[in-house]
Amino acid sequence: MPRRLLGGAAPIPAPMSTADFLATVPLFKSLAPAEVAAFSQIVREKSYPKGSVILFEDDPGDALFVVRSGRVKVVLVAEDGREVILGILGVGEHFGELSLIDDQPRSAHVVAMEESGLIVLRRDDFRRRVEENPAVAWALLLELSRRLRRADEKIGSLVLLDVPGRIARVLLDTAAETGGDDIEKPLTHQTIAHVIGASRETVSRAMREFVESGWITTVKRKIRIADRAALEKRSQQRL
Amino acid sequence: MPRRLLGGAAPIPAPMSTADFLATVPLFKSLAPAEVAAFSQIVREKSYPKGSVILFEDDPGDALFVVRSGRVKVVLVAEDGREVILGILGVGEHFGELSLIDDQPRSAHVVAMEESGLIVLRRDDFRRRVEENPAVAWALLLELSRRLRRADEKIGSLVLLDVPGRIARVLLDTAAETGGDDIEKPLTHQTIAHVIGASRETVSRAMREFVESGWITTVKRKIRIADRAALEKRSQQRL
DNA sequence: AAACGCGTGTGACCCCAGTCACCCCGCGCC
DNA sequence: GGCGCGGGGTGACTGGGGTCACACGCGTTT
Repeated sequence: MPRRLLGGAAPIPAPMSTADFLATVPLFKSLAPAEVAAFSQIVREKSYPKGSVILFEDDPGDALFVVRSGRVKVVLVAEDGREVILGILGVGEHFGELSLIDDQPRSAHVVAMEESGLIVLRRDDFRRRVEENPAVAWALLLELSRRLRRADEKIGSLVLLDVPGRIARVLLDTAAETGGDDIEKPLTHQTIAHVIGASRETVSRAMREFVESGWITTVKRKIRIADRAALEKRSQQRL
Repeated sequence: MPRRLLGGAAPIPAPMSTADFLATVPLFKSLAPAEVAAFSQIVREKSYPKGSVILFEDDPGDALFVVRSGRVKVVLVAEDGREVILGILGVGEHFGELSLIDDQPRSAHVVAMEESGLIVLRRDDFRRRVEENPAVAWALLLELSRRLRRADEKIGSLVLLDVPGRIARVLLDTAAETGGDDIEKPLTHQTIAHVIGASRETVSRAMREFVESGWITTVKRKIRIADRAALEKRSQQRL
């Protein structure tokens, strides 16, 4: 019997063809099935072990990546090693499109947080796709808009919120992505710290407070939101 | 003889028709002259006095704005009045496109920093324009990409840089926009503070240091970069 | 079991930068 | 003239949160 990697009640999704998978990602879901099929012939698939760097800042970028399995983080790294996590991308999300659009070098590193499978789409194919199919361009515009809003919110919370407030916000956002009150994937204090621009210790202390106040519960590294209203209030304290 | 509003050596641009002006903004410069002309018939023009709010966060957005004269700031405001400036937009730049793309409410306030003239483009016209002309969609993608990169950089500097480092960076960026070593438009300490998420006093102290070190000079509220290399070094101290 | 690695808990210390309180200056206006 | 107002300068105090140093629990590897 195969080992359950993640444990818990999450159903293991049935294996899916590349074409079927691509049809589910927002960027391509407006395409006709035939187009997606043709498309899936062109792409390559690659697997990256946990911790491996998928792309480096300043690299010239000539590919777009779609996460097929696993999870990756987009990070900025300072000379002294400190890092900021700009985003965490899960299954169905994509990265690397900026370089394909504006021909500028990559603006950050992308690192696999777990063993991850990626679908790789080269620049020429991508551009052709966009030119021939305005719906793809529109989907891209939607996605970039979403990210820009998120980025601006993040700037706001960095400036206007204290560390506990920023944590509350990240917890709510992360739970919102998965729909319920649970945060499915493990989220370590260190990771949260990198996301909100704080130290691991400070996150630790704040999280203990949250647990003691009954706002969240943690079982085996899984965080569950227990008092959404309280967290929401905390995350607006100064915003 | 007309009063020189800005003083200094800047030549006053000759008055320009709306169509000619639109043809110079990146968003539309790929359009054929006839298209631009047709376009300029549809738009409205509005003037906003200094300090007036052009649009409010959470408003449903149904228009795109192009700055024809003056300068506006995009701001997030906390309940207690503290504010963060997400961006400052000058002549030829535009805002409000996000809501037109994703139908979400506006994500920030926009306030006129000076008496400003804006060209207003309503949603339907804009959408039609984008659908009929892929070049406009592509120009939009380019613009959003640029902003996303900027936003990510800003997040990085908020987390990784101290206040003087962030100031150095803003000064360099602002000067870069205008090409030379000068920052044309007046930039008050308070404004810089809002841009980098710091207090006016701290900015004041840091700027004095910069002047004393010979890195910048200030004459009558105009800042000039004197030692670009030093500022660059300072702005990377921790990035 | 011992030896790791990794994630976490917690105390001690300290510094950057926010806040408060005042100051000055130059400018436009009643 | 006097006054308000926006911009800037500076000192004193304070505190949030970073850094350092250790300790603990738990699962995996040898």
